[in-house]
Amino acid sequence: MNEKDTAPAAGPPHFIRNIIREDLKTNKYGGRVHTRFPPEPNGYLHIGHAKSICLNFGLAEEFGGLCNLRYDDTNPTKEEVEYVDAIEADVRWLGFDWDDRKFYASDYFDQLYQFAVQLIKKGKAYVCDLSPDDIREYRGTLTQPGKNSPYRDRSVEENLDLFERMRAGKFAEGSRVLRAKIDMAAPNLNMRDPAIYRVKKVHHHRTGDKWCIYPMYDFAHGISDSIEGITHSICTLEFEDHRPLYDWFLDQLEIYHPQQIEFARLNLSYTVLSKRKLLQLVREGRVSGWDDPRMPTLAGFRRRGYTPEAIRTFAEIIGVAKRDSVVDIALLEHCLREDLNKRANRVMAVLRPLKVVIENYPDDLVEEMDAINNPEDPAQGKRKVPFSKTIYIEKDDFREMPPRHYHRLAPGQEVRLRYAYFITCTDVIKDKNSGEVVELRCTYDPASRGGWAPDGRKVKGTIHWVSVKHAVPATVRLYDQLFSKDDPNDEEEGKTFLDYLNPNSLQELKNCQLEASLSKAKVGVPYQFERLGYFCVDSIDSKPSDFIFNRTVALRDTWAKIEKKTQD
RNA sequence: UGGGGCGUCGUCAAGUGGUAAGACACGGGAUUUUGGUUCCCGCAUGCGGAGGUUCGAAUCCUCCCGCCCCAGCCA
Repeated sequence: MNEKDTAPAAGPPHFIRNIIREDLKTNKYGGRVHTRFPPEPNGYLHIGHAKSICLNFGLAEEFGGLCNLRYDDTNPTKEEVEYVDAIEADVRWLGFDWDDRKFYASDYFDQLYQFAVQLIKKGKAYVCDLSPDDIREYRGTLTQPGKNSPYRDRSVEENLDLFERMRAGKFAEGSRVLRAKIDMAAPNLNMRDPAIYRVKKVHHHRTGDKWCIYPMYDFAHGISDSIEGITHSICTLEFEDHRPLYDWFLDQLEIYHPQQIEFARLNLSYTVLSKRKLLQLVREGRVSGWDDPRMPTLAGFRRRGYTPEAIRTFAEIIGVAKRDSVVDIALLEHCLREDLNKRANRVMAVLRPLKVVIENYPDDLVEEMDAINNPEDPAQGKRKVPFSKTIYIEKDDFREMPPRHYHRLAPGQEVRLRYAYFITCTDVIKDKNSGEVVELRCTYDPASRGGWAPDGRKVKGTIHWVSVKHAVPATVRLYDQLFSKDDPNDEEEGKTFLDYLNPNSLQELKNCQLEASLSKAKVGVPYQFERLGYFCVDSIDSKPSDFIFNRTVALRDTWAKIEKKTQD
């Protein structure tokens, strides 16, 4: 028995793990496990890709195998280097490494060309002069068989000559394609003489102007897998119909044959995960860019403050199966909170400040209160938080007319200021014109320092605060779902997904006041603003003179839920 | 109406003939100087439906129903 057999299962069983275990048992690939993650560099990676990345790299890791990064760059009209760079940064950020195994389908253009020649020589491919419209016409329909192209029976010599001239740029785009000669009556449309090379007189981001013909996905992908010695070629469900073609090319060419396995792509509630739609959001300026914190892209999640660990946990927990499904975004948020709860240090910040003057507190006294950095991690120690006569509290932590079960501040009510004192509200000052509460007058109990009453009396609520003269001002961006409909892909009559954009997905609060220690806040470090949520410094817009924080995710708010329920 | 897939709790998802895991969500309770965290408890006599085989069926058979994908010289 070797190590692989005794190693504990890294995760719950799913059909692909089962297939690999079985293949290992029967020694199908000599004990190898070799996968690949094959993005097309035509957009940024999103959470759906993360599922695939975690699957492919994760499986390789789990079974002591390898996973290649391979760009499927066979269509230069859509692909750009910007995307190549972004993809690498994202995969690395997730914590995976391809070592020296970064490949491009374009690395294989010469070999691919030779394989096409081989197919022609075998009488299994031909150059077709039909126009795109005619090809569609000849293909038939779902229920009717297609008919053979009049060019289907050209001689091998003529095909070789024509294909060579295609490569040499002698023909216009759309005038000729190389097609596989399979079966125009096949019930699977993919087998009705699919195109394998087309003329595109465009510059390729890697091969420059060397080529003016480019291979199609179906031809390039399987051969690339074969060249790289891939064992399990994992892709999404829509390629299931392409598997016979994948197999056909490899069988005809008589080369090493990996197995293609399909799984259901990820769908997330309240979001869209199609490159086309995400690109549209970016191009039309509906969001600030691919890395807008509301985007489901890895770049967006990263900027928002998500951790790679949370995303990897999520990818594991959602499972892998073949049925279409929509995962509740709440599950992703759960994985996030679970991770952040362990690693984020606590800090106090007031988002919507309400000034409170503690009338019986000495005018110029400043006390340093002891605060615990992270109750989940004692190693993080303690810090000092300055306290003084005038502080800010959260507007929402005061109600002139407190509803039932409201534990916070109200006229005549006593609450605890976290790590500080018990205070009682004695007076409410309002704006003469608007009637809005602008300031509170309170008294404190000097005996309750640190938040403990020597007489043992209890106080219902504990609220956070920031000393006015020590406060660090900041802008805080609160995010909500980009779409207000649970399935924005379900476009009703006459509407598009854009009609479901949530107008309140971004709320910017300008006058926030942070605890003094936050003046040293760094990009990339998660903070929990106590009682509010997890926040991080915005990596793009924040400046020392103008602090900008993003709310990564709010804390669970049981009170909000109760209050909402009693209102309904 | 051709072909390929898929239907197990509100949402994901195990289960592969021996009598429905787990997670999220939801509801209840305990602890708590975050209405956070943590901890208990509850949550499918039922596996798309109807028949059948069997001592026994989510698992096998038959028929039916529903959903997704495919007619790019996209991937």
